[in-house]
Amino acid sequence: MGDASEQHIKLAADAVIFTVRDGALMALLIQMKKTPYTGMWAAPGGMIEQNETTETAARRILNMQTGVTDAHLEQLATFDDPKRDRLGRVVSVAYVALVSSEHVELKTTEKYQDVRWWPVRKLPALAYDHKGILAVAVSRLRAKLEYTNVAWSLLPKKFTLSQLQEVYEIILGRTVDKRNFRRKVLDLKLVEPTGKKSARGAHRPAELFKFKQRKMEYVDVM
Amino acid sequence: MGDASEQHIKLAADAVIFTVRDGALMALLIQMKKTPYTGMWAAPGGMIEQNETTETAARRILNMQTGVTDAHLEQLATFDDPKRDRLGRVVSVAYVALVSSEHVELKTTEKYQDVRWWPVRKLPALAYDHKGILAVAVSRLRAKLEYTNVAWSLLPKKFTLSQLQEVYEIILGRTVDKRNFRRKVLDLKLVEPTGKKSARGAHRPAELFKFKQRKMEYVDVM
DNA sequence: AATAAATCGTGTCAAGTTTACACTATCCAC
DNA sequence: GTGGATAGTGTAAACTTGACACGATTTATT
Repeated sequence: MGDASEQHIKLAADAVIFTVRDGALMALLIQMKKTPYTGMWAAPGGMIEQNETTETAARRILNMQTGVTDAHLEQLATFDDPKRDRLGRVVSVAYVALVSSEHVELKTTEKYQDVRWWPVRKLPALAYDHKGILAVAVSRLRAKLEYTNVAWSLLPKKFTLSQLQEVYEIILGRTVDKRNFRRKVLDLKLVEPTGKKSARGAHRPAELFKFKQRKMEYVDVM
Repeated sequence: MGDASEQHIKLAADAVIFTVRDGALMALLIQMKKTPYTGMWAAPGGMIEQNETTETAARRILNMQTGVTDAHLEQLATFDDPKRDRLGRVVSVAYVALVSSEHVELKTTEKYQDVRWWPVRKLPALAYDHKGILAVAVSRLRAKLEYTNVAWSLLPKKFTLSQLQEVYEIILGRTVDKRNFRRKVLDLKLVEPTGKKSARGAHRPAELFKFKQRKMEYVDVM
């Protein structure tokens, strides 16, 4: 691989940032200013800088939009249809980031008209091929929830088992039996009690748990 | 995504081509002529051509090396460490191809010193970051064998259940119970009998089966 | 102080799935 | 027709999954 006719390709990174909030799986989208996409929504992204990897660029974008620095971030896929950007050949390496909806402060910049969480079941019209990218990202997230422990990245450090169950129900799009769910999660030793209680609302307080591992592992959850 | 300081990035595709042969999982590697990698081995790859997608490039490379046109091919991941190629910034989108060892004719070209199947457990020294790419490819293949029907792509159209079992044993690196394996594969309705017999060697001939689907599906095989 | 409203936390049984395990059948070579 | 090689087949025990309901604890209301 070395010779090559001149290529006029630019390399970008896009970040599909997910959270769970208000009972729905949400993706962070920005509303664009630039023509020819003015007013359309898209996953945040940008060209990579000199000597920067796409992963570093994705982290930079994530941090710029949310202030989050330590989220779970993984490469999703690379999208390289020559016509995906009307302005020229831009190849995008897409990443998926999972953040806890607590502690996220959406940051609007000069660059965009608006920044918002959108429920993935009711997305607006998207620029580029981002509809496809989002679709791939959602199905990857669903799959990973079933066979890994990534759910920790969508929750605060301490959480109740009901909150964890809710994350699963929302993303998988089906209800889950409470007793079976708790048995599974506890038997797998994914989580451990912190000894503290939640105490929110006029009802019995729930025990707060934390994940033993805040690093992704392959585990047959569901 | 539109403005951007000048990037000097070239885009390449690499193909990790697997087959099962002589009782081992094998990867097709080429031996390089070009400095500074002369004599080293690598997965075949190349720069993408004008208006070509990386997937098309991967198919072109696969066909060039093996003559195969209809193999299972899927995107693996993108490798973009700025130092992965000593000669400049080359970002590579890696693909995994699975071929049946029958009907493959290795084609050596001017471009390379040699082309060979190498057992993945005894790889030679590899150029670039291809050691890492191969490692990711092998683990992806192992995972996919367990939860999809991709095994068809490693076998000829007609095969015996023992051959299918051998593919699983070789790739997963463990033995599998014959009766349980056959029950699983038949219950899942992955394969159906063709009515023909194999008749090779001094022993009872085996029934030949074919896959119902020669398209990847998610199925809990093992 | 009693009651209502809300969510937490817990066990069992049946059904289904997975694992372990061994012998007869069929073909070819001699 | 005997020996060597691989094909093909069933069952029982262990384990996992799925279905299912009610008392416990807290706060707000009266």
